[in-house]
Amino acid sequence: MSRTISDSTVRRLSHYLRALEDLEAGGADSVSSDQLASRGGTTAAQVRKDFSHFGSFGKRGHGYQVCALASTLRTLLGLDSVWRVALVGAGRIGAALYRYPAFKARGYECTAILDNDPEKIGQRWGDRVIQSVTELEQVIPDQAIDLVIIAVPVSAAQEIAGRAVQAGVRGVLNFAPTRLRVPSSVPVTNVNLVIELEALSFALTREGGEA
Amino acid sequence: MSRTISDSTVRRLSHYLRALEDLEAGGADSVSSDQLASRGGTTAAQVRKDFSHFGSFGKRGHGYQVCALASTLRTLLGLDSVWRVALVGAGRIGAALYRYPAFKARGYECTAILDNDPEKIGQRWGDRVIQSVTELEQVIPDQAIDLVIIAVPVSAAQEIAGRAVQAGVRGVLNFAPTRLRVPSSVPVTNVNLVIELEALSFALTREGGEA
DNA sequence: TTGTGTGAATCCCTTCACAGCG
DNA sequence: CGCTGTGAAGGGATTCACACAA
Repeated sequence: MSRTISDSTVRRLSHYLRALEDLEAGGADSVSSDQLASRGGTTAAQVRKDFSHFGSFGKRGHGYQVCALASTLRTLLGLDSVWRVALVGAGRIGAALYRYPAFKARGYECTAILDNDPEKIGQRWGDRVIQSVTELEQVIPDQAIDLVIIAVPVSAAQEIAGRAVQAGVRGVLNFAPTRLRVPSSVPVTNVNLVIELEALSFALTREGGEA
Repeated sequence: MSRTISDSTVRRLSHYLRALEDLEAGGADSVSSDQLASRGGTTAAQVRKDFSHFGSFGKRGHGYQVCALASTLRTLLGLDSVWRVALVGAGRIGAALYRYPAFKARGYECTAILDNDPEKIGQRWGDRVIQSVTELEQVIPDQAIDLVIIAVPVSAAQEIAGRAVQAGVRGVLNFAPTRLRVPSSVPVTNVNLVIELEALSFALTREGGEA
């Protein structure tokens, strides 16, 4: 039970869970670290090491019980509980996220949508009404919001993050291409679409130059 | 001039570039590794080490010329050239990406949109018409597409990736939550929204359990 | 004096190799 | 046997510390 788990380990756990759910759907009963590795794009040793941080879940000579391991991973990843989410920013990215079916399936429930555009406030998305972002401080405690998704322009992102944390939010998923300053006790995950594309063009540029 | 540059280094270069562009807009002339570090969320030593992989761009005692360094980074990241992009999947995520202003600003030009939904084919997004995904093999060579953005469901993603690579695409930005199998010469960048959220709920679950 | 560029030291993650259990 | 769990080894990436140039 080590204290610190690296980010890459957590990401791999997510991959393993997805692979296990596929196997479950396919009716598989048990699975070896080798099989999980090939599905998850890693090595058998890595799979076993990843699990070893949390306990021992396999049977020597027989691998892992698909169903039990999936359940264990869901617990580790915090997918047993329902996470209450507020979406700030009802633009195109916000819209795409709000309807993303995988979110609800994994236990993330978006119970509030906020924006600062008077044209959008009052609009209806499904059965939910877009509220003014000025209500952030009421919404977060009232609805017991755990996570906030920031899908606003860079110029507004830091202010929203600060206010959300102040109001009691426990984690932030940030789509604005900027680094947010929040207390270290509040985890922030950044999704920066520009950086992902730049990583690609960097790779292509180099490969061309070195070939 | 080392051969292999790590992914994290590339990501940091993107951050530095963004910081430099801010400084440029603010009229700053030169900048120290210290200043860049605090804006980029890293350390001064890291900044200097990152640059040292590519050459030496600073003046001892005076830091870096903002404008010249920004230009150098743009070249390194391949932002001098225009990258031609095809978007496959005209759902909500595709729509959000297509209108994402930062893409065009960075030299990524989306010249084709493809989908398999008969209702969508023929629709107009701005001045562009959605084409059938069956035309993928014509579009990629005809329009000299460099990159393809995959924004389709998991069930279709691998097939699209394979066909796109076969047709001559050089890089893939994948939004489907699955690991694509492509030749190792074709760089793939994955954006997996579910994993990002799961990383958050993992962090929150642990912190609660250990506090 | 200031702040870069860089070998050396350190830390962390991955891989190896095998003991041990079913 | 087969395959897990894990200490030890190996490799990369970050950090340190300082010589050196402006």
